Amino acid sequence: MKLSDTQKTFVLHWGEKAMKFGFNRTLAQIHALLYVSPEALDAEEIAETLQISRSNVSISIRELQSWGLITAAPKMGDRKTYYETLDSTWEMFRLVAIERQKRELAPSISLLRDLLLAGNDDADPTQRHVTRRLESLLQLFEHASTLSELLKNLSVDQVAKLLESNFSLLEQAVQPEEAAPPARVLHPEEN
Amino acid sequence: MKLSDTQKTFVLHWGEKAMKFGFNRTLAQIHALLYVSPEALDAEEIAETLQISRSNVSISIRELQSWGLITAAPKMGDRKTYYETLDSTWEMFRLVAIERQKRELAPSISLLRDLLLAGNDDADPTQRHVTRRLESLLQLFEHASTLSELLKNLSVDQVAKLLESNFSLLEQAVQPEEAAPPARVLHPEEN
DNA sequence: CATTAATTTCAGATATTATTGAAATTTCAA
DNA sequence: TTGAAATTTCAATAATATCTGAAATTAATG
Repeated sequence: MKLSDTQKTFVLHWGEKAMKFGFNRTLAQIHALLYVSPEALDAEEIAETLQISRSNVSISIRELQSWGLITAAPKMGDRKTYYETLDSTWEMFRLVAIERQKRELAPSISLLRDLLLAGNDDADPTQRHVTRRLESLLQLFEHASTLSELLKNLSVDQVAKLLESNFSLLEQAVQPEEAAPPARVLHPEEN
Repeated sequence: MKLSDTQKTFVLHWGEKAMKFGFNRTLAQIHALLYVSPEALDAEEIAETLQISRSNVSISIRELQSWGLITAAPKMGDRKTYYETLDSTWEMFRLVAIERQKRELAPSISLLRDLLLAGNDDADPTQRHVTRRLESLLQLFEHASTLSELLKNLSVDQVAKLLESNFSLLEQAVQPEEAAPPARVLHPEEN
């Protein structure tokens, strides 16, 4: 596939950006390529376009699928598997957030709980300090986990609505003493 | 500094966890060490405790300071610089979020805007597709940026309030048709 | 079935990133 | 000032993560 300058720049940028957040560069480039491609692509074409090995594509595709970020899109009368991304950026964000909660946050919460259960020597002042700080961290993580849980049950439309309201509700929430503006009317629509 | 098992486990875990989010392992271990240390530590002691070189500590400390995650805590009659972390996990989170917006999100937004300005060839259907998708991504990023801007102006107490409300306001916001529960009373308390 | 296309696996090679040690620089007490 | 302590710099090295090619496996076709 011949990429336009815009496509090329975006694919490279997305690869670099994803790295900063702990993703593999090639993985992200594949995702970006599929995102800016009007058609679903097969593994061979991905490899050629990005100039990477076929095996790298195979591994990366599996990983992307494990995040739910790409899906196989079979074509009639074609043995090859074609892949495409989600269209909705909100859904993409939601998937990553939920998956990170499952893969990273939950294990940390579990570990912190274990550590706090094991170390309850009230006599040792250092231990008391450690306990206090780990409790504080656990609390933050549990809040994040709650947020993720909430996200899990939010439809794309609902997330969109929240985003489009520019979080004015949050602003209200933390500035309760100001004269309350009229309640924003939300238009829930099913998808 | 001799670490307890709890401290040791936490420091190692924090290092691994941070890596998954694009941070350097040692950087995070230093941060974790300071977080569970009852006293501010000097660079030499950090190096010994974590068994890493003095120069590595120096580099990592500078980076941690650039995020605002640790501060120098000078001691009277001592030439060495001692370092300590923030106590508030919320403040830590806020700093990281704001810094990431500045370092990662803003440049991406800028790039996407440039790409969208440059590529406005309505005749080319591929270009139209790319434009549509990049616009959608830009929108998401701009929302995230707005959220970060909001966060910038939120005090630790306000963030705490939001977190402690378990985001019930968000839940209300996206489910307006249910009978509204009585407004949650927030208890702002100093620590 | 046998054949070929498509995909996956994985040990070894490569590239990237992190770390070190030695030297340079800075800081500060005397 | 001076010099010793503390810190930083950076080129060389080590550790880590990523990628590849060849071989194995799986799936589809006639």
